[in-house]
Amino acid sequence: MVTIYDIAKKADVSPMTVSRVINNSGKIRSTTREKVEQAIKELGYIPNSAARSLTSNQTKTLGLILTDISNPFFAKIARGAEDAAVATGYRVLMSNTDEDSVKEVNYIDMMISARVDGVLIAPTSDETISQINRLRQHNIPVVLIDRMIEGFEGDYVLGDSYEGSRKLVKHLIDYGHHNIALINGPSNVSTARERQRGYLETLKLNDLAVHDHYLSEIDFKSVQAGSAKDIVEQLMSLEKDKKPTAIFAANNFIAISVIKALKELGLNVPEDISVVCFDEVEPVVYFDPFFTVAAQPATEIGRIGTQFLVERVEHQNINQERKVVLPPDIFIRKSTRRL
Amino acid sequence: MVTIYDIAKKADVSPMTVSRVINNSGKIRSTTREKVEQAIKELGYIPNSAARSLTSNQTKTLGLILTDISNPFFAKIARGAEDAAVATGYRVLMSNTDEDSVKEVNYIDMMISARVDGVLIAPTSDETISQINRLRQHNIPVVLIDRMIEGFEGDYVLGDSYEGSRKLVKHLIDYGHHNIALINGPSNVSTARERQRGYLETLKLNDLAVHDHYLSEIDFKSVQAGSAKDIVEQLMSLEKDKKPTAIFAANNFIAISVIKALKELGLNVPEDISVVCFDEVEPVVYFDPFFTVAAQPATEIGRIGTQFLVERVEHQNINQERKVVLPPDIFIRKSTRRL
DNA sequence: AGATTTTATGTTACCGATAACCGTAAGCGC
DNA sequence: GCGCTTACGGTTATCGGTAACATAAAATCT
Repeated sequence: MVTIYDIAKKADVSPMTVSRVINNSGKIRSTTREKVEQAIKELGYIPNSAARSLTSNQTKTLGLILTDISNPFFAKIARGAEDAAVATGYRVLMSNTDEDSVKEVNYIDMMISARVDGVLIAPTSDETISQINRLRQHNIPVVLIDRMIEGFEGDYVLGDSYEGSRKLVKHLIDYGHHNIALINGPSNVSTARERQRGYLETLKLNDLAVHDHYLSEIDFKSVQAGSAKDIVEQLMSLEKDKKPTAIFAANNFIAISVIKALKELGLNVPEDISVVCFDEVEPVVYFDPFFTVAAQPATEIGRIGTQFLVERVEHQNINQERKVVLPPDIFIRKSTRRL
Repeated sequence: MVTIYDIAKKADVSPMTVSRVINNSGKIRSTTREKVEQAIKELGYIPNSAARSLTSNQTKTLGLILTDISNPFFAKIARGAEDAAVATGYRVLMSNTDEDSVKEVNYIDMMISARVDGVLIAPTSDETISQINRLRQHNIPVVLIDRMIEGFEGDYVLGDSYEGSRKLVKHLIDYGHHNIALINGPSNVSTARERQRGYLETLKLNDLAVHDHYLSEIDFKSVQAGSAKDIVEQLMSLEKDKKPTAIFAANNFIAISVIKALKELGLNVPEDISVVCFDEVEPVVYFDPFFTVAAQPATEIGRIGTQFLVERVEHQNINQERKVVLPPDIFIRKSTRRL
């Protein structure tokens, strides 16, 4: 392993001089600098980050805690985050909690142990606040992405679930739908709460009744499991005038699960029932845009979140909290039809 | 920052004893162990990985170099890799080369600087061999995933591009197609070469002529760019008896780009032309399986690759090279039709 | 009981880089 | 010519762990 000592010996200077050349600090005669740079090139020296971290107390590494990178929405967030990180000289440690708070705790431990300089996290639920506090006890700045936490103080970057939800439901109402069922994510996740709030308020504003049998909750993840099946069956077995003519799925995975369940019941979208959801269904959207969706700017969420995080890392004393809520784009496509 | 010295003072032992308790090494009296564990718990101590790395010369971190995590195929590889990594006590540093060899070099530098214990890489091209050698000069084991490199010695885990290609083309021939165009990835990537080899051999075995105008190359990435447009237009402007009745797109992104281009020409799939490709188009496949594809076991590729890598890192089975080529599943769906 | 081994723990040095401090020679002012 | 500043670069100590060696007390053997 080549170290600054090897370089120092080869260039016939002290290790400190080598360090100064590498970091461009202090005054170095140009002839000395060249000698050192030559030696570095010849020996192919690359600094040892671990050693640097020990003295500098920073790792130039950011932790990225998501629920599942194989969900295209989070993959895009990850991509945006990684791009912004390298652009500012940081590395990214990734992780997948699967919406599981136990896994989340373990990853937080990992991040603390790795001494990451900051953490970008999409929390599994409001309970995550205690883990965030743990990070902060270790002086690790945290920026929330995609999901808010009640009472959290600090920066966050989210999509506007409330507004997106309002527009989606409004669109359905404009299309003549009065019986709209919401299949929501877990209510201990902020995006689910906001989507429900938007749903309820829009119904009220349009003088439509709110029925309990139109409200249900399932997990945000797992397309394959087909977990929406029971709910869909129950909805479709309601009496004729109660039967929903439209379903609002809280995210893309739930929507897919819903369509699958409908198909198994012999029902077609949008002929028999309309479906809307949050988040694009990539990459199909590029050639066959099917779903009427509220598309969130995932890459942006990752990018901006990382920028905020890096700013926090590099200037501990940022006083104002930055709360960015990005509006989703509503795309009206083929999964909804006029009644 | 809580260190072993703080724990040592609190528990009234030496730092070394604390270290031994943490690592479960050496003999410790149970009463001493309890004292130390108590102190660790009370102060919320978590070991500093950087300091550990300095002496142990290992970081418990793996580098994952992919072309683009927002491609679902690579996202799945990443997921499989990360799962296998945590299961064996490693962290994962992720990166996106965008098929760009310059970015790739930078990431290799980053991995060396971070002193990762091993690297899992989907190389951008055969040129990457020099970067792999650089990693090896630094004693960093490398496992290839998804793509092979001519002359590479070591472990790799790939999908069987040749076999998948043969089956895809055979399927088209069985459906009566004789004019099959291949829109391939860059020929300096092994998967592209293997897919072309499978294509050519299958044509020959079935006594079909090979035409140069059916062979073209574009980038594996970028759905949005619509980069296949020119090629598709050229293909569809061939004289009637030369015009292809089927297109073999080398991967899912190219296929999407192809379908988009066809649509813009007013052509429908599969009515006007059949299309097949490599890799699933997720997550649509779960509710509306459209593409006839050769689906590669992406998660498995990531998982097995990581397992091999960890074994190499921990110096087991250093002698034999493991070359795993996983067969793809052929799914015949709606993008192909009998002629 | 004294010698020898074992057990449990402490001491020292070091991993590779760098902050803080120190030293020397050249440059400058009067 | 003397004192002082500036430029350049070396020395030392330290970051938080741990390997290697040292040592004291307890256990075992002769």
